[in-house]
Amino acid sequence: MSAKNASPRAATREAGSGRRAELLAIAGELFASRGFLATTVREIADAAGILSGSLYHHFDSKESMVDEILRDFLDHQRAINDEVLRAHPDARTAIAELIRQSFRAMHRYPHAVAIFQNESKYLAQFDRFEYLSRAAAEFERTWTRVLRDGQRAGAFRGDLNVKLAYRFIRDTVWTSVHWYNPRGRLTANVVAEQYVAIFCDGISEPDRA
Amino acid sequence: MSAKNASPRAATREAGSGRRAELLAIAGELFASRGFLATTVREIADAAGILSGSLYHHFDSKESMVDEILRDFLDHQRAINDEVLRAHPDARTAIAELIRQSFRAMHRYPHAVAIFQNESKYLAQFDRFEYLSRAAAEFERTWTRVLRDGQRAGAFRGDLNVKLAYRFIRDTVWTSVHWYNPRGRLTANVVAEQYVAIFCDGISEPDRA
DNA sequence: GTCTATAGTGGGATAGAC
DNA sequence: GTCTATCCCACTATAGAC
Repeated sequence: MSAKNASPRAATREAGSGRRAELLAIAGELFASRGFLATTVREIADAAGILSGSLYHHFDSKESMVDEILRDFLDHQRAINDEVLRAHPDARTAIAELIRQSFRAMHRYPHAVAIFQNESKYLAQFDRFEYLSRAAAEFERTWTRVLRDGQRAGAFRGDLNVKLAYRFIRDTVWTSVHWYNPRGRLTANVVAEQYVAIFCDGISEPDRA
Repeated sequence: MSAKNASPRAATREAGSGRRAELLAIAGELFASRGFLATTVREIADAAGILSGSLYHHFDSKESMVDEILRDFLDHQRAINDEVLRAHPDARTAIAELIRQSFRAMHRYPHAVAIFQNESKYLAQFDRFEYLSRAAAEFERTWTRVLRDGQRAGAFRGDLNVKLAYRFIRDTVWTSVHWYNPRGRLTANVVAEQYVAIFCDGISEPDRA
């Protein structure tokens, strides 16, 4: 249990440095843009400037690559969510902050978020990816708890179907990874603020009634 | 050009009857639930109770199957959208009706809608599926036109970013195909009404300010 | 319209040299 | 840590009998 025995994987998680992390970044981009099944190990190797066989010095399999990419993202996001709940007892600001942090995640883990969206259903059929369903369920518990708290406190409409509202927000926020460009003119903060505004007050002109 | 020469495909489009349509329904369900690439022609044949070679008596290729499934849905939805615009000059009711009709589409073409969502990006790389991008662009024009009209007429907030609002609505509505169950307790109409309410007036308690 | 049989291709993964 | 060479398998698609 000395420092010497720290696995290469743990080291990668901390610093994101080294060849292993480079290869994961390359693989992640391909998995996200072309899909996990459509991406071949030969393509990953080509993009890295090596031959496909050499990849197996670093990873057991193609599945191991996507596994590590997803775990890194999910570990991070779980921690962030817990922190938001601790720091924001008020439901309305908590929801707004969860949305902002979701866009920050797309900024930091754009490929992992896309892979999580696109491939969870396929991957979840394998035992080693059971944790994907568990993570999704945990996210749902976090968001719906905040929505229900806000409803009790009178911040959100009493006639709201909480589960439906959760799906509504989740689908809108997380799906934007398909078009959201972290390097584009719309910053994560701008999009997040617009989305918070629509969620809370709708698209109608307030003077209307 | 006599009736005798009507292609089997044209006939299928009209009535949805015959062996060809049965096979397409089976393939569509598999493509939607497991993904296009993850579904093998052998699985389709198994589900149909025949051998994989026999499928090629009906279809050129796996791609031809998904092509026909998608075209049927897109042709239908295009016609519906045009009709909504003609029947509803008022922007607010037009948006509400577009949303309702989207849920009806998920009711009628659940598999085609899912395939369109999940596989467009992959399929669009092939020339024969160029029409998928064109259809997506046409949907965008339809929805943003209504949003802009509503903004000019004072129904929607002037500070709304129309393109962002469109993506917001599109992502929310069409992504719900992943969890929406046409035979479940939530009917298309109930979900559509809740969504229209959130879009227009938000989740906040109105008495608040 | 379906079956038998199989061609042809490209995929993930491995063993051992360097 | 990468390369050479290659195995083995599953897949799409085809040809021709029934």
